[in-house]
Amino acid sequence: MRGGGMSPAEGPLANPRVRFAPSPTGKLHLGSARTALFNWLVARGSGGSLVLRLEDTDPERSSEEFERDIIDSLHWMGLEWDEGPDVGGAHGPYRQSERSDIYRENAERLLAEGKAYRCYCTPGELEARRKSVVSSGRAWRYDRRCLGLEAAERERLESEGAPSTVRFLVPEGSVTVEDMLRGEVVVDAGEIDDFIIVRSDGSAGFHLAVVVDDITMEITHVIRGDDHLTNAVRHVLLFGALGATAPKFLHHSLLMGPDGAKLSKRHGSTSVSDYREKGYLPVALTNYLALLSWSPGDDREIFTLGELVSEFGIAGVSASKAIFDFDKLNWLNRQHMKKLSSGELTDMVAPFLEREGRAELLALPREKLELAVESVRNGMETLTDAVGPTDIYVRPAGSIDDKAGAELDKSDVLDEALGLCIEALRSAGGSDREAAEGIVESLRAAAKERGWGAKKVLWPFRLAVTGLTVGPDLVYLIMFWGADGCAERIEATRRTLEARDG
RNA sequence: GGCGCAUUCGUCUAGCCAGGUUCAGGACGCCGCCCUCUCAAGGCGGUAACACGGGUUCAAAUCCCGUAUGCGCCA
Repeated sequence: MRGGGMSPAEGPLANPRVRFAPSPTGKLHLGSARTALFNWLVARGSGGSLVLRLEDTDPERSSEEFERDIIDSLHWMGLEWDEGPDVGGAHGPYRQSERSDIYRENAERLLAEGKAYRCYCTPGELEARRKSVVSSGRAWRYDRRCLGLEAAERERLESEGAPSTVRFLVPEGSVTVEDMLRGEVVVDAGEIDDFIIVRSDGSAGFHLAVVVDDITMEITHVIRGDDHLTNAVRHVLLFGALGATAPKFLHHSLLMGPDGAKLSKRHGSTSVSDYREKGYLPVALTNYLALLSWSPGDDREIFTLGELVSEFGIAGVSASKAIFDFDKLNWLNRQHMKKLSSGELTDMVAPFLEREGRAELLALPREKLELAVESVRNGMETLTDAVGPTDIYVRPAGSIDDKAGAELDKSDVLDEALGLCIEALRSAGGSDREAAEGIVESLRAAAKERGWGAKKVLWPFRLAVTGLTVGPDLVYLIMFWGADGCAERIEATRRTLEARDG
């Protein structure tokens, strides 16, 4: 591990309760997915619990559609939780929109104990005062004008129905955030102004809601993005004011785009569901997300979700930023696809064939379909990559594309070469691997006998059987169509050529 | 602007906490070679980094201080 948090207290966590708290204001973002993964790994790796909490206090931007996407995406990744809006639990409700009473009670308690106060300053007044302070070259912090309000003045404002917010009275002294990654982060409370904990419409502010939720949900470890590190200072203050012990924190680094800026839409696809649709394996995505900012300490890089659970540890987490590298994700996806059997791969590819309207392929007998998919697998980076290349198997016999036609014309021994191919195919027959390999070998031998390179025969073979210049290994072509089928296709190509020439 | 966090190859990182075994290891990418019926895959090899400046020490990527840069939060 690098950085300032060189030696924070380590050791296994004892039955931690952690939470993942997304706002359903968009599809599950890769950065959020990484946070969810970290929380899940910590919970599953130490016998703890994971709580899913939806921070849906912004009705304008929150939607059920996004809530659905978040839950579906998490499930797709293989993550589940012990408590949440969909599964219930003893600490609910798990939607912030359903918890306003709890926030109100806590705000009133802080008010009653003098740890918070009502503020009647309007946004316009605040802005004017802020401007004048800033223009005089000083740092603006709320000036506590309403803290010293006379009782009579307050009553007048109340009776006039003046809208008010509730501000937290930040105490003097220094505040310490215990971060498992960065060590102790100490900040002078004087740097923090009396932040708003209840908005003028009566709804809870972000800080109050988070802290009240974390207390009532008995969260022991808060694992979230670095962007909340300075917010944690406010949270520690609030935990104290509410008579609770602050949880341990872990603020992991943020996910950046290739240009170093926070990963966003302009870098391309940023939601988990986008990657799902592009044909990435969930295990590759979780593996990659874990690898950004985490290392097992040795050279291993390929991990299944289960392996991550047993290997993951806070000690292996890095504190510095992580740039999302699409190339490496692609590579990892390839590595995980390699581990799949033909059957498993075919099962995963099938939905994409369906989505792209490849009915003819899907109508193939299962073993043919598997063979088709197997034959193109090493050219695949994602599941969708099976779609185009497998079309070769439903091309009508005798059709020749321009490039293939030009290549056939280049051969000075075309007729003889194709004759050899047909002869070898007809005499050998069969369609299993052994037969197919035998045919290819015999053609190599035949070429050699004539003092030719193998290419003189095998290249026309490919061109004539498929009508294309690129495609799977010849052995697969023979296995798919069978030796006789290939012979027929070559004959069909010959007829096409004759018709064309004349 | 104030405060906070971060800083090892282009990218992700190992090494740093317990300074010497490292003119810094792995992976992706890129380049080359091999293999080869095509495209790939695969094998082999190569490219490339301790942000900068001080200090401590016999010795610093590793400890301390400062600067710079990036990012974040508050406004």
